[in-house]
Amino acid sequence: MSLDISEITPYNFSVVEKKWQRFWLENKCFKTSTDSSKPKCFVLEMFMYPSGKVHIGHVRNYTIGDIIARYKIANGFAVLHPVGWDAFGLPAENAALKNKRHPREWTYQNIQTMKKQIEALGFSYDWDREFATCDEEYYAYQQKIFLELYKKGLVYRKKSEVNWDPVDQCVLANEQVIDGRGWRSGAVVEKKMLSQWFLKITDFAEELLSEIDRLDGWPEKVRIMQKNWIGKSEGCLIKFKSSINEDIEVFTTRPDTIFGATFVALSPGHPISKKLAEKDEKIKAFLESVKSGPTTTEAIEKQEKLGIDTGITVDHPFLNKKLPVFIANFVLMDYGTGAIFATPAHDERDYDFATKYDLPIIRVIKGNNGDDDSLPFTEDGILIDSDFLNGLNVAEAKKKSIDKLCEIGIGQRKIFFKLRDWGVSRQRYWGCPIPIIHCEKCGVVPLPEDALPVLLPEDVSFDKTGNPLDHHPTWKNVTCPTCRGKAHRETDTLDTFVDSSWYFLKFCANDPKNPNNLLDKNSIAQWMPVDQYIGGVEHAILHLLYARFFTKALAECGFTKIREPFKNLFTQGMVCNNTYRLENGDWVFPSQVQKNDNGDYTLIDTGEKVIVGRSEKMSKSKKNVVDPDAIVSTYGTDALRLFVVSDTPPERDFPWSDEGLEGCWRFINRLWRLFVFAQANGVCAQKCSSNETIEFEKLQQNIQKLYKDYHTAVKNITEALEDRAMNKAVAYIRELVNCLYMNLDNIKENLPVFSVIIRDLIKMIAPISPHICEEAWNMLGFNGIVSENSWPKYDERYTAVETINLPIQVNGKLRGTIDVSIDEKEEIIFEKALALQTVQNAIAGKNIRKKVFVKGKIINFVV
RNA sequence: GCCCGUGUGGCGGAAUGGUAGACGCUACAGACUUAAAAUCUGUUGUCCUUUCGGGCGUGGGGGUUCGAGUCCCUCCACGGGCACCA
Repeated sequence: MSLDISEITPYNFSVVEKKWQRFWLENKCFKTSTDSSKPKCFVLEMFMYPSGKVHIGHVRNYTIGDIIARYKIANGFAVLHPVGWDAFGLPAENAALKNKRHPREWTYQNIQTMKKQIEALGFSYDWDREFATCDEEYYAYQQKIFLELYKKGLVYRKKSEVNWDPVDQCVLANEQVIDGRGWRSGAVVEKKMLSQWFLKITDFAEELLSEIDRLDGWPEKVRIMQKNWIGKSEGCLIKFKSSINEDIEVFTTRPDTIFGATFVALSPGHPISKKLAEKDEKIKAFLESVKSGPTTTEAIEKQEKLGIDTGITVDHPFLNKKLPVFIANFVLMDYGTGAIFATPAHDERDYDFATKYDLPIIRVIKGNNGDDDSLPFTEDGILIDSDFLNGLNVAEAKKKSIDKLCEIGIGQRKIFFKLRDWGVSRQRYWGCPIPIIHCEKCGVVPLPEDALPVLLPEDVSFDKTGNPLDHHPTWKNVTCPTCRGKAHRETDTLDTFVDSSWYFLKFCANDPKNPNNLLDKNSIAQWMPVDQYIGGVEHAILHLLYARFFTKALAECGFTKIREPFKNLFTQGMVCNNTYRLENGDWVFPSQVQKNDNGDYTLIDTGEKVIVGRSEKMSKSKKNVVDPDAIVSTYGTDALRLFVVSDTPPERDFPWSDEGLEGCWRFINRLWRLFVFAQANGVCAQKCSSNETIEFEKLQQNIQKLYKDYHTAVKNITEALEDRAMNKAVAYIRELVNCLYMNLDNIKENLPVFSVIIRDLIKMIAPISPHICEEAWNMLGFNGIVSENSWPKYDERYTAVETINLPIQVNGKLRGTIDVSIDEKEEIIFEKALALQTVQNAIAGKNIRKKVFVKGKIINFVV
């Protein structure tokens, strides 16, 4: 051997990676292909918030996307793979406050920093399409869209109780309130009445729900979450005649249980409740006591059911009987009508309440399977003691009862959704200004197109709390575009979820620098929908639902024709790491901890005892983060990219391990040694004119096997990547590399075979670890760059199995194997199988009752 | 409480109803080296056995099947989502 493989100098990743990153960038290798003969593929990772630094979760997310994009390019697709920044939002203002820096400056500087980091990871982005949502062109266009939505009646303003974050001085969407606390500040959220802008997402509730069934490229989990969030319930409204001169209307999905109704309950917020409170001190006191009730989810859950009898009664619609009316804390005002009728026998909440206040419980449904007499009974069954409903099942009874209620004029079929309209007003500076004027005379006036855009003022102060736009000295003072009278601007800005609801459409623009045509119909028709969207499951509801809605709303306004933005969705798991803390509870960095021989963990510096926590999502506060920059400079991007998709399926949480990363670094070097060794022994482009020239029959047996293993590897790797199972693809790549190492002694006599295999090996690793592949491709004299090359094909002649190591079982237990040709006759196989000593031992003295033979799979003797 | 997901060696994980543990990490051994590192090559579920072999093994229990990690029933544990939505 001319070169000892162990003598090859380590791979110089830092030089190689920089070289090819520069090459790709300078030659615009990943500029979006406009070749219309190719099928299109839009690969999109959820864009980044420019918080300041790229973290390892980003690396995994974008690596998965990049592998898909590069794989699709190799498979002949015209790939759109853009990158951008979700750049508006609160942290920029917080930073402004803290560091006395302008949000714009802070944001763009972060983008610059993070862009450098992203570039160092070697992703195949079309940088020409990069933009940030805080770019003037982008939010200016968003204002145009807002006004179109306004014209269409999809925007309205109403006074509403909002979630007020007293720390951030900001309105929060329902979804931004977690356990009664602001999602960012963690402060207990208060209620406040404010005039707010809303988008009519509820107009699309039915479509948003029904289309979910067709999103079969989405994880089932996300689809269910969205369905639950939209929360459709079908039922009916029923008007009860009451002892006061006002009917009480309730909503129910269980009209079938009407004969079991024993009381009616109003929400504390119900108008009748409020009216009663004016005259009745006890009721007033009750409402007060309920109001100051707990706000956290946990507390609500455990909250006792409380109520007060109003003295009012209502008439049962079918029975000559009066039902008492209560005010009850468990009845929500903002769902249905804020009033219910209660059937304690068949509803848990009603049951709890009835038991507590000693109200009658009347069973009207008998269980299907016999004598289950426990209450409350909420399953399907047969109606009893219910007049015209007797003998029906629940579904039939629902229908018939509604028919009857409608017939006698007190009922009405009705569908309610949990989904609420989307409040988009934010009392904040760093967001898209809402293009509306408030005129003393004309009221709300949308800005005419020629008055757009409304740009954010530069000179703002963040000294005071609240909205800087509101206390800017001049910005909001304008004349009314209609009457020229005194007016002021809307000072609210849009929720940043609006920005992220159409950015994927802007990415489509084939003329990305044209500020007038951000939503280019032709480009959108060409690229949408997104073929593969990749992001965290934390956006399963909010972002994805808003983006779906927005897409539909834009279609209604004639901007586009598509109604669903994301054909396939992939949600990657979080990157987790071990956590360590001291006995006083302080978190410590994993790098500060050492494991001692006795199995204890201690602080390296002080020897202090350390408690090992469980593996949790990496976060700064728990100090279990790793720094991508440090890893890239120690091991290189290729090793990091390989590691984040190795071992663990991408949809699952990824357990970080330094040893695993080092293993990937070793593998990168193992590859490098293979390439260098191969080149030194004559492997090169010229030796592999094409696969077909290889005369398989003339190869030595072990090289035939290698050649077949290679074809099988191509098949396996391709199928794994089609399934987005990068972990499996990596395993098969490693197997192929191991096969090559086994046969290195024969390299010189088999240069065409080795050249072909190594060429395709490079192609197949390239989507995952592109830099080393580009270098090897170049080194071995192949044309062009591997990133623009085609994906290898396998030949079924060589993946077909001819001989097999057939397992032989006796009574389902493995007793041995025999090597036979796949087409060997059954009798001969049985003969050989029976000849095995282990089989003989197992069947000794017993009768063979049955012989099972599955071709190519198994032999089983039943004795 | 309801809905969804997951459970396989010391660890991450493979496995169209057909040889469980591919591939990797860890650990151990051999080769190379004055030595170490690196590298290359092995071994590495567990128990019994000197070997040959064999017993037990995919959260627990049951079932279907010639054959179950895989299908069915049931229970348990962990993770996630929703949560008084009538």
